[in-house]
Amino acid sequence: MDRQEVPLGGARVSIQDVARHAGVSAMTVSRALRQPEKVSESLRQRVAEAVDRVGYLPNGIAASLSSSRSNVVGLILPSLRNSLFADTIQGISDVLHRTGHHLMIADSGYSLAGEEEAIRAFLHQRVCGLILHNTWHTEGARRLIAQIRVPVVEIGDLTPEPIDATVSYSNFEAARAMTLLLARRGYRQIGFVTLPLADNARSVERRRGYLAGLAESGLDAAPSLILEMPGGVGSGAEAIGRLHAANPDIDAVFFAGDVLAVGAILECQRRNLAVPGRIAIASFDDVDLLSYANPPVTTVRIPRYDIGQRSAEVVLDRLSMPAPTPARLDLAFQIIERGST
Amino acid sequence: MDRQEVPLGGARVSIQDVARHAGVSAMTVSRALRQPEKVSESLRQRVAEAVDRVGYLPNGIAASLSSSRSNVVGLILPSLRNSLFADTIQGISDVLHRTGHHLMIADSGYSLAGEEEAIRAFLHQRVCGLILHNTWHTEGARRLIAQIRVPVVEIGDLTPEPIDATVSYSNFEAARAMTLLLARRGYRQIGFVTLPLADNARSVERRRGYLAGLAESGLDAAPSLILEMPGGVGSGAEAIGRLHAANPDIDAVFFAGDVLAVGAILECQRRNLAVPGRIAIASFDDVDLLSYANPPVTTVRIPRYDIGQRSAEVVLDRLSMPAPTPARLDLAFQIIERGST
DNA sequence: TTTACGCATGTTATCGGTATCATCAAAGAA
DNA sequence: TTCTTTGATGATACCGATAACATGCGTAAA
Repeated sequence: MDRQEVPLGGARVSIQDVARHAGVSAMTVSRALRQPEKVSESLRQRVAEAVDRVGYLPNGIAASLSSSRSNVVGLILPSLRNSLFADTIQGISDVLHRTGHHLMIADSGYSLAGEEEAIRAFLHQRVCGLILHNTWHTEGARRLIAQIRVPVVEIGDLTPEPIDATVSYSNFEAARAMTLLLARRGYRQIGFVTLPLADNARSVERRRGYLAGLAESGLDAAPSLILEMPGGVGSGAEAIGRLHAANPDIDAVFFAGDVLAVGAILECQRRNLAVPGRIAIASFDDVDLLSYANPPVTTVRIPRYDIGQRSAEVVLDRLSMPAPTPARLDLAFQIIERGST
Repeated sequence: MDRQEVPLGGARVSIQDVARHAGVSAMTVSRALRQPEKVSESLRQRVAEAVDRVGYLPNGIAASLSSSRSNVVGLILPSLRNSLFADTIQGISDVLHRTGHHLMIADSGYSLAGEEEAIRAFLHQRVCGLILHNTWHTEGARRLIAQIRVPVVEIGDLTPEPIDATVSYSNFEAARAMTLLLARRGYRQIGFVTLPLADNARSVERRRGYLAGLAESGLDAAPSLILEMPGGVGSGAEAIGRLHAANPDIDAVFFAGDVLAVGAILECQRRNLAVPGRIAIASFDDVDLLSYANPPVTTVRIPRYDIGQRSAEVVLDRLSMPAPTPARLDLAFQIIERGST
């Protein structure tokens, strides 16, 4: 759809107009606004008056072009719909706005190709930094990033070899720890429900962690214990049904994502399966709902807000002093034991 | 914190470089990329080759400045943390990216002053359109918007007099309809739990709708039946306790937002209050969780994704043909009756 | 054959700021 | 008093693209 767009509306007031009104040069206006200490008190005032008399709004686009400096950070998530990302977005936004930066958001639609497209679009807009949720990328995406030297922080998993930096937790360790916990508690048939694995390092790492935990505990990883499901409350409910049918003696299920576990708890209530008496339930991601469920659900708590904050900080830091060495910042997960196990 | 930022990294390749490599003028490169049909087949190819030989990424900032045209839309929400907005964001994003536009997001922190600040920041960045969740604004915000003539769509409530356009549903009518439904079902003491009212037109409209519904049903609006609570599952649980204590005969509660109702359901289970036998529960916002609760919860379904899509479309439409008349697009809500009433 | 017109391409100015260097006055040093 | 230094301000070029107009060529119309 080709749209004939109209030019940007108002803001017809340029720095020149302010300069004229204040009887100074444009350069002085620019200084008065950005480096007030370099301008005499009297001029600073004259400029300030002129600015709001004419209603001047600096043009950030022109400033960016002229200074080859942008103040927009791009964030790419698998999806915007998933509420899990909300905390992270807020963390990023809080840090960025504090320093006058802006946040652009795009989603990859859970596909690597989508991510590459989004990266290209952001680089086209000359973002000054990128925060990527993915840790897997297409060759093209890597090429693009290598070409434009801009800080990049990957936040979906504490990847061993980040492009530039990573701020996250280890999905592998988290899943492993939870599995070990279940095994230690005596559960012997521990089911595992994963979100889609395709193009998703996080899901794959969590499954790896689950398998490692089982192996270390001397337990069997029967294929029938593992289920791949889409996200959502409904999936959790369905998963319980399927796992139970395929493994009559199953005594625990570890839901590796989303609100699956909530659906599972509700389904167990419906089926009159005592939790944890008949079957234990554990979750990933501490949706606050989990602590209010009956029983409250044991889960991995992920420092989502912190990840947002710290990743934005890392971007800003790298803007001021480009670091040659990849950085890995491990914001540890935490296991919250509650009644469901 | 004053940071000494470094200039934008790579992209050292300008349109001039491409032009040189292709042996044409910069203008021809520009045309070949934006209006291929105006350039001869042979040159188009030469340019295309040069582009990827030198790894050219057009500079959108320069393009914007030069053409006085931006392709970034700004979205301001009360909070980014609230998962309710996720669907709307996705709707907006889907439409914008389809046409090569970008999305910038900021939050007002539930304050009108915060909104004004965010608006100013966006106008500074020369967004080509604004989508505001609020329908109340500071004087300053209105002045800013009036000055920069840019499409503005308000989406939080179907406000009677939008600044420019509104795409939403009527919070008043929705709350009224739900209240009437409860009254028709025979409930006589209908409690109402609202989110904070300060600076929040939506909350105020919903309460107004509730009161209107009660009045039309000939019911009493005892102050003890109305509770103002922060959002969150815990609040819903607490609200049940307090309403029940203050009104022993209360037979229904209408939760006007968020996941409050889920908390309420869980609390009723805990207290052994039969739903809806002893007390009916109704909600606003169709979190998918509500349909999986025991019992599933009656609620107002809001077309959140549609609101996102349509509002973005309205922005784009107004960019191509500035409409002088305010537009109101009513995307109707829907009442979903389930077991909880 | 001549005039005109259309199409493909190039030239120049411009968008609205900022970097850089030049300028100049006042203050301090010799 | 004269030279140097320092701080405040201005002039100019430039960031990287696009708008608007100019050019030159080929073909159709007169």
